[in-house]
Amino acid sequence: MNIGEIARRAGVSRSTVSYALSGRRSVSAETKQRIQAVIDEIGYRPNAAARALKEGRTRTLGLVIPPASLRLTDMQLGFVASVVEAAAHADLDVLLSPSGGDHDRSFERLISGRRVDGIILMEIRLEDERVTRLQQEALPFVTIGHTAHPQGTCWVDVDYAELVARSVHHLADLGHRSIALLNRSAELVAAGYGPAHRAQAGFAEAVVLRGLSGIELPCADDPAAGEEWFEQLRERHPEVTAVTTINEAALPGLQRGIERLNVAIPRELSIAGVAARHWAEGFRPQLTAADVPTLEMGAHAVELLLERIAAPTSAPRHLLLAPPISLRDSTGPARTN
Amino acid sequence: MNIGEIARRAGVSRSTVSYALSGRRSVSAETKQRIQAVIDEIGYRPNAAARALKEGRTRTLGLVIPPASLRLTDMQLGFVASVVEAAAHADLDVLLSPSGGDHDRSFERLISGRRVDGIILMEIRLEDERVTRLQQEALPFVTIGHTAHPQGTCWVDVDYAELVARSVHHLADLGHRSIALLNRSAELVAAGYGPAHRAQAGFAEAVVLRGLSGIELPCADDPAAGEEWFEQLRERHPEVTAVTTINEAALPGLQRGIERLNVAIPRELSIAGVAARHWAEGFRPQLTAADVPTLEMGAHAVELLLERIAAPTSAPRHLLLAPPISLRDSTGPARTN
DNA sequence: GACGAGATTCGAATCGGTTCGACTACGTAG
DNA sequence: CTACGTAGTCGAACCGATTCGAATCTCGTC
Repeated sequence: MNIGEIARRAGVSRSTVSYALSGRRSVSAETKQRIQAVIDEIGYRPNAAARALKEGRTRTLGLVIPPASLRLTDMQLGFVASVVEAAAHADLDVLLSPSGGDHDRSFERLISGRRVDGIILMEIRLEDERVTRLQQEALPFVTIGHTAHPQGTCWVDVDYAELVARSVHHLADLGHRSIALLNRSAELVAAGYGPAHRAQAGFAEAVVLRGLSGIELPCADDPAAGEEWFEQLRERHPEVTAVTTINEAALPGLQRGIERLNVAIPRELSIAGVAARHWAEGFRPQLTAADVPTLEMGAHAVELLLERIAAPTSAPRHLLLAPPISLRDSTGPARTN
Repeated sequence: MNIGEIARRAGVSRSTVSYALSGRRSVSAETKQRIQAVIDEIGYRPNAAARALKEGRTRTLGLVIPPASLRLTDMQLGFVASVVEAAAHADLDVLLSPSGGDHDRSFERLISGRRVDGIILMEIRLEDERVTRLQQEALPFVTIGHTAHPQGTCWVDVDYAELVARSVHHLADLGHRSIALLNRSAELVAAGYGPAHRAQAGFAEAVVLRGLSGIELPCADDPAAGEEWFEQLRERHPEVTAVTTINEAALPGLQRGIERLNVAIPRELSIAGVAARHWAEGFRPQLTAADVPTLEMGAHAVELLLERIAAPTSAPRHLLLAPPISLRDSTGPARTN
């Protein structure tokens, strides 16, 4: 079942088999055919480890995901799926590594054991020591999300600041004067999670620019928290006529809260946000939102990584995506008290 | 950065370094310490490909997931996460392979390139050619779910037939005489998807046993379909006083339908089911359901696979899990018209 | 004082591929 | 007719680890 066996059965040397397969040197049509026949018969495929050892590359990408204990969000899942698919399309395999703790054996194995040709990092923090680690190891990598100082790194991200700002402008255009931001959890904000911070910043800036009154309230990433968040909002800030959200996981709870308190959307309250299309369309009424293109992002990340692997010293590229806001049914003119 | 370099700097031979690391032969304390110092200084870790080549094992498991294009359900995601975590715990890496379509280059690479020591297969069909393929390749594997003829294979599964039957009995005990089964999608049933078939079978048997009137209606795996399903149920089968479901993804839609038609749970209608705890507790009122232990299942699958790798010829074991039904707030006595 | 056991170390072979240099045969240009 | 380029093939070296056999040295024992 190894290349020597193929060579023996085809009556040629091992190198000839190798050349017949790779095409790096010419092999006579007759010989090539004989070799192919033997291969088809036995169902031979070159041993990946041996090839990796000699070639110095593994044809494998590493994907660093948040640890399983934390529930992955729908969006994160979308990334994983799209990265795996894009990699498969380029005939590459994907090695998963849960990480997020500090000194991950799995993460270390991946990089210093040379198990992968490059790495895609998810869930980047504003300050992230894994990025530093990868830079010193000189292993090509791309991050989904970016650090506070992303110069010199490759990354793909959603421009949360811009998207939240746009949704604020959209709401302001509709006459809303008092808007609430349903942000991600307080823990994430405290841990320096980029999207939460940038949403905050974009919100604050747009609110000031339009002379609005804006309040920002974090909310844990789950339905129950979303429901509670909404109750508190209605109780403490009855003047708010519009909500903008980046917290997908809280949406079902928000929905429940709305129904329980019998608030009419968008007549009494408008809602805009940033969410995967899947979530936006699942909301009732359908959510006016910037649709996060998770599938494309994974594909872009793989594309950037392949570039980087091919030319490790090239100028690092990045992509900051700001998909347009899809107008659906959850936003309308502000109620005129 | 290879073992030769370590040996040179420590002034010993390469084999001594290897023995110092593996402990398979004794090495003097002094030498061991010197070698360790060099290793710590350079941050050396053995090259995974070289080790795999020589040892004949890769310390990697393959996880075959449904293709990314199909959205993974929350439960499937739970498996992936738990498998990765359990593998990491055993110092193993996990290679992902999307499969299920026909053009599975990725799947073939995995098995005939000897990239993994064993494979975990998700989303098994009653007749599944991948199982056959793995058997002929003599590669250890464990399936999550089982085929129609699971003799001789290792698997972990949820006993849908039993769980659905139990929920029917529970509802019958509460006086319900007319029960509907909210099954998975018609496509899955047609494609020979085990859980859907077994739920059907368990339902039918229990209904007959208790002399009930039971109707089984498939439903696509998404919220919108769940909502529509509920409307049709109320319209066409107003006599139904209880629903049992195995379709997690339809739950949010079911919830919306219930609220829209203003049906009181459990006063007017009882609902029981099989669902991850996360979903059951997210339902309003909280769902009486058998909690599918996704995290444990992944761990069990890895455990079985490791056994199988260690002793490929041992008698294949399997686990059929039937977690107890957690009584929550969605079931109550049948309404007495 | 020789001998066997065990500790410690080294050199060489091996895993299964890829690739370089060399060799043969055959045309073709000069 | 000679020189040379090229297609086709082979043998050997190499990638970076593990592991076997053998060599050396140190003791304790008879």
